[in-house]
This record gives sequence, C-alpha cells and structure tokens, in this order.
Amino acid sequence: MPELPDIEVFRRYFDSTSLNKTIVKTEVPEPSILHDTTPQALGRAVVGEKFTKSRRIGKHMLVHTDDGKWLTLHFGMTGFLKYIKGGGNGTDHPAVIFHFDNGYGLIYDCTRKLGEVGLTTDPEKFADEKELGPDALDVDFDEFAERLSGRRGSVKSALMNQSAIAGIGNIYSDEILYATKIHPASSAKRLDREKLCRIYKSMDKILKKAIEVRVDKGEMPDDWLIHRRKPGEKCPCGGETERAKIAGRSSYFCPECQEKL
DNA sequence: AGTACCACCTGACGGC
DNA sequence: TGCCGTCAGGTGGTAC
Repeated sequence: MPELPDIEVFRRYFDSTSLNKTIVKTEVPEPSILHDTTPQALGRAVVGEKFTKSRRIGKHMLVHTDDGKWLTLHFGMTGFLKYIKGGGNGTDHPAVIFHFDNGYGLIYDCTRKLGEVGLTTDPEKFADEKELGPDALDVDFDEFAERLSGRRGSVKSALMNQSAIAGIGNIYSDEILYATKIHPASSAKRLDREKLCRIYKSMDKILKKAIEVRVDKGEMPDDWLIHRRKPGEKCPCGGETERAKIAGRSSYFCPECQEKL
C-alpha cells in the first residue's frame, strides 16, 4: 500500500507502540530484506538500546536509537508494521522482528519482499544517497514549482519522481491530478504557475486528509478518485473514468473533466 | 533527462 | 478444483 500517507500512519503507529522500550532480541526470518547489513549487524546495532524517535522522508521511515544510530525502513508495495504480544507468528510474512523487554514485539512484515530495512548514521546522508527530493509535506511552493516545471515527461511521472518530490506514488498522483482537473499525461512543461499552484495545494490537502483518516478508504471524501479506480465509473462531472498506462503505471482519470495540457 | 521493458516477489481474482 | 493470465499503492538496472 505504501505511499507518503501510509508511511506516516505507520510512523505514528510505531511512535504509539514502540518508543522507549529496551530491545532484547532481533529476529530476521527474511534476511533478503536487509539492505547493506546483516542480521548480526542489525542485532548489534539495536539490542540493548531503545528507539527514541522516528521521522519520515518521503516513503522512508527512519528510527533513532538512543546510542545515535538510525534504522531505515522502506515498505515496498506490501510492507507494514505490527506490534503484538510475543511477536512471533503474528503475521504471515514477518521479515524482521524487534522484541522488547515488555514481552511485546514489533514485526516488520513484507509479503512480496520488495521492501528494505537498513542502518544509517544520518538521515540527511541517507536522503542524499537515495537522491530523495524534499518531502511532499515539507516543500514550499517555490521549490515545488522549480522542481516540477520544465521536466520533459508527463506531470504524473514528475509527481511520482522521488528525486523531484519524495512521497507520492501511483494512487496519490492520480488523486492529486483528478482534484486539479489536469490529465495525468499532460506535459509537465506546459504547467503554468497557476496550474502548479493548484497541484501544490491539492497535494497538501489530499495527503493531509489521507493521514487524518488514517488512510481508511471508507473515510476518504466521496468525491475522491480512489473510490472510482475501475474503468467506466461515474465522475460527478458526468464523465466516466478511464484506465491507461501512463508513466509506466495503471492510471485512472476522467477524460471529460481532466484537461490534457 | 526522459522512456520502455524487465526484474525482484507473492497473492488475489476472473475465465476456462 | 486447478491452471493460467493479469494485476497489484515500489524501485533499480539496462538499453534506447
């Protein structure tokens, strides 16, 4: 599932369950999920320590330990966290488990194994290495406009490009463009300042709303595209949604009200 | 600097 | 029931 709002919800879940408890053991049932580290090194880094705070950069979550290391979590397409008594057998595809001294464990589960868990010394260095642009909820309008305009591809590919702006993926790029009535295949170059401003404002509003409802689809506004991600669904404008491959991904839009620039 | 295509993985779903 | 193709909210490499 995970795009920026999902990761932010994971992060808040993490904060409410897993901070300030001593880690007594780690298990790595799926070592292939580790990036540039080993089960042994991960254990050495966190056992005996506590998680003291977390932060998020785009779709990445980072967790600080009280001796100054940072754990990095990326969720691929299917990753999630579960805090559970005992820790074992709590989910179908546990990849990494952190056991705390209160008898609970935090499971990082990743069905399709497309996620990554690693260690870093510094979030800024990590973001540099990953070539991440500014976080979509952190960037100001001028920088947003500068980073998005002038790109040669589609506006959708620009929004999804983690080096331009970090955090937006397939679902939310479609949602943002639907809200702004701009066709996802529109050329990014043709966006004027007014259009960029509309996109920026929608991005902020949509991401924040999705976080507010804890990415529960049932609580997302009725007029969102997310309820219409099938070909031929009714758009309030009278049109019907279409599906097309844009920027390499299945994209949904309303050809009636989303203007192709 | 873009695109397209493939790869990494597993699971769900529809058609036959 | 089983098999098969297709699809899924991510990303990296490679060849144009």
